[in-house]
Amino acid sequence: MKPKAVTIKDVAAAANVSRATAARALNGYGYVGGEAAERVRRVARELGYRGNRIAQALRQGELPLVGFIPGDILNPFFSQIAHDLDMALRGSRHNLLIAASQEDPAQERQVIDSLRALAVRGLIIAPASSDRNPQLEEMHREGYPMVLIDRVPEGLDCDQITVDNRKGARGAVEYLIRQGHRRIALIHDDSRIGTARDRLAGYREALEAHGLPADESLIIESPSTVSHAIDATIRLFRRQNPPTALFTVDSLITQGAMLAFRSLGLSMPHDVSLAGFDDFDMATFSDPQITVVSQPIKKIGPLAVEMVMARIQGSRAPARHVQFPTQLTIRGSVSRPRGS
Amino acid sequence: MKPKAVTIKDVAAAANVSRATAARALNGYGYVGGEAAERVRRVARELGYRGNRIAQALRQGELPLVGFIPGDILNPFFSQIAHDLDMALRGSRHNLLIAASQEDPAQERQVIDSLRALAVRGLIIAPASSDRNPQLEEMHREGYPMVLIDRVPEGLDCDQITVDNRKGARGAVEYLIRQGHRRIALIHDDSRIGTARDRLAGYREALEAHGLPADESLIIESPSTVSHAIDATIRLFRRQNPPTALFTVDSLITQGAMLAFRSLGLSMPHDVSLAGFDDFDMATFSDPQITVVSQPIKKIGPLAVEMVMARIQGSRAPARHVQFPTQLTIRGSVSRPRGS
DNA sequence: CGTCAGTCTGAGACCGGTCTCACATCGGGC
DNA sequence: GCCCGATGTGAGACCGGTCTCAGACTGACG
Repeated sequence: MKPKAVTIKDVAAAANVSRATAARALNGYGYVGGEAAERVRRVARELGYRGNRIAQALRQGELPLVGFIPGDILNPFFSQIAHDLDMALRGSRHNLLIAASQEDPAQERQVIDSLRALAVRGLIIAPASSDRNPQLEEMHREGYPMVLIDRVPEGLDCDQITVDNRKGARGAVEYLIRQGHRRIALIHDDSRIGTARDRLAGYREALEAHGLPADESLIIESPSTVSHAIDATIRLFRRQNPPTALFTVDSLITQGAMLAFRSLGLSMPHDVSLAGFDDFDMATFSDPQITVVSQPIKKIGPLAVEMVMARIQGSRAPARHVQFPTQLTIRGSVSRPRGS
Repeated sequence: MKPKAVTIKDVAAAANVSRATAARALNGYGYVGGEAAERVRRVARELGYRGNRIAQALRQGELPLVGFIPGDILNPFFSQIAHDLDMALRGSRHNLLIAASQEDPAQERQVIDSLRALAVRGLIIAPASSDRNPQLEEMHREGYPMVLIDRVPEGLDCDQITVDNRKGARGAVEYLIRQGHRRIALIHDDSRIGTARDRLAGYREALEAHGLPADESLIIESPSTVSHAIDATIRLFRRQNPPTALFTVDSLITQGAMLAFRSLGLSMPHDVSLAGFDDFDMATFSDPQITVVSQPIKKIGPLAVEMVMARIQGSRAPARHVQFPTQLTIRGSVSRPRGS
């Protein structure tokens, strides 16, 4: 019931010095006699003294904690980032507190409050919504260390790491066009999240740049889950005069499309071509492997830590906006359309 | 630079009461005059008072934090559990601190120390090794709230949640035997981790129970990565007289085997049958889908939280050992061997 | 030998809360 | 009118550290 932790007072008493001296010996600052210091350290070891970061934090202001608020850790994108953050923070002797927003702005608000009450030194957030966010705006105004990743709410000029979604999508769609496709469908989710929006914009740009009519009936909205994507794909390809290629805006939708093609008996890339945004493991396990727009995901975590630590250390530099380019990873799921 | 947080002293002064009264009003304990309480609450709201959990924690002992030490968050098994822990802890108003051990006992030790220094109230650990672990043993002796998941070091009798690896593996191998297979290979990793060991034991048991000779040349050791597993599988099936079926002890190895079969031109289940331990997304995306031994993974997180919270609340009940049964999920990757 | 800088040390304030205790006030019952 | 319990309040201890300050001691230098 009582782990009765060893306090510095115990150590000091056992070593026959004052708390102040014990603290000096243990933390190595100020003047301490060599012999006394030695004695204190030995006693501390014997007693199994293990400092109390809470007390330290109270005095010094904050705990060596950084919070991470992903949409959902289950998403491999975020678990990769969580992993990288964990690793990178260890280098700065900080720990990582993770609390998912479940892509729900209300929950996000609450989670942010609860992390701030813990006096977390900084926050790395993937905002659940791209609407204006007064809470984040105020934190930014206060100079609270925070870094936005993946998505950015409107009107918030703080450190951020994003990816060029528009250009990435445009590149993929142009690639399809260059392969000869003219009827290219798109499945996207209507989330509040800006990334999907930008990817849709890139799609439209590509069509326009090549003088192709944007056939709105080829643009389908579907929740970002595998099963919804299956339904959407099936509806799309059961029509008469179906598209010859499909672009999907995230990996879950891409997976849904793959399954739908299989159940429709359409084989890639012979009957239909597929390109998706976001690389994912399965994309290389399927046959054929899937052509995707990939993000430099492994760079995001380390960079986010670097940014947030700089703020924690007091940097007042203007907000950094890093936008990574994407890369089109060409695999086997795209070919020229039949009969062209 | 200075967020100059509002303290209870500020609130008390502004409301013209003592700190004690302010605290009583804000936390609703003891006697407080209705009018005074009202005033304090209003002032607190106006000033944007936001308690300081660190100070509270110092007085009361601990922060509302629970630590989770997985082998590696990138592993979908652990990210599922992390997600479930996060959700479940929210119900108990606790936050989740995640620090991976990278499956390295030294790192694990260090991570445990650093979490304990943060006065985390309890720990949920997937130990990196099944060797005796003096550190965990001592914590257990002290009555520190902790729950072991997935793996258990020798000689540590504390709350734990595992899966019946032996029986699960045995069931899968017996299923292969019942389908008529006689030459069944196994690929496992030699990790310090007990789970792989138990699965190997289950394999041997199954063979023995059916009077099949254990051909040691069919038991291959390979690090648990996709690429090593590919090599191991290729070596195994390039022999003359190759096995007719393969059992793999974890999902990474299973994936390696799938890829190896593809590159060897062996088609499942016609040329070779495959069963693996652990379900994983790709198992249902491949063609054919893979027969696996699946764990009730979604039950682990919530149960772990229930257990650790019970300890945190002071339960001195004897250690609970929960062992979930596994389930053989039969899909399309197994058939009768050719020519039988 | 006095002085002074350089060492070492302990007392005690402080961080921001919680909580115990003693005191003041009030109304009701006798 | 007095006594008593119930209420409301503030002073101050306390949690476990950190850190400032002043005092004691040392040795070297003039």
